Amino acid sequence: MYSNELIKGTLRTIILKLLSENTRMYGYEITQKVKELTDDEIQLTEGALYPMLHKLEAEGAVETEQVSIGKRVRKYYQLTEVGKGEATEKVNEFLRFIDTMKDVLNHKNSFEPWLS
Amino acid sequence: MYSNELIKGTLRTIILKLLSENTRMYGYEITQKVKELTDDEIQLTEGALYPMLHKLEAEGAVETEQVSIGKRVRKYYQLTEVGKGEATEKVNEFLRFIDTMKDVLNHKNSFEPWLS
DNA sequence: CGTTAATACATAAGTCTTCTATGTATCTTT
DNA sequence: AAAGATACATAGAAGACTTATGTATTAACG
Repeated sequence: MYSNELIKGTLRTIILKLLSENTRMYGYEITQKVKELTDDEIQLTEGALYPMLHKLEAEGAVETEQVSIGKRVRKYYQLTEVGKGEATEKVNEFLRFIDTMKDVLNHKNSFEPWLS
Repeated sequence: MYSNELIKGTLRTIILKLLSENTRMYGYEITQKVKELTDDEIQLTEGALYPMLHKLEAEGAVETEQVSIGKRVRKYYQLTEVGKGEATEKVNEFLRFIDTMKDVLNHKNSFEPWLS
């Protein structure tokens, strides 16, 4: 697992990306898919996930559909057209961001032997 | 510029990395270096930077030295041995993290034509 | 058959990080 | 002379996430 602060700010991007690859997903399914894709290194907490899903719905990025599975109700989320646009945007922004960060983290600052 | 939430959680890593490449740096210099390295795409705010520098000092990751430049006092920061260790750790963790994120963001989920 | 683990949703309170705004002061450029 | 850059600092507010808690169903295990 990564330290928490690293994952911050990526939740929305992760959700939008997964929903853009699947016609519809429900909350718990998203947590499991992320666990699987990241080999248990990123585990979304429910306290973060559900509020974000509700927020995306309020913003009109996703639409929901409730499906009864036996006596349980499962809430499926799928992207709206707006959400699809945002998904592409967010993913591209993040990929650009990691390139920028690599410029910082891989950069060897000028070697200045005359200073030592 | 990137949306703010993306940059969150990277401040500590950025500072530690820059300090690991330079024997010493002062706050304002760090902001300028980051601007330069990222082609203005990441601009550290002072309200985040200075508290973080003070925190790193309190934790013993950096030591400070005040230098008078004319009538102005400039505060230089440099890594302690502890800080050097943390710098390496944090940078490696972040590089690993972006590989993990790529697994999520570049992943094509299984194509399931039988569902449509 | 009863308990534990997994599935599945949800929210409230608290924490931590960062942003915005503000303040002070010096130095440089126009 | 004024504006912009250099250089530090902190307080209050905002926002995202964590931890904790709650409810309920279903599956698995001993």
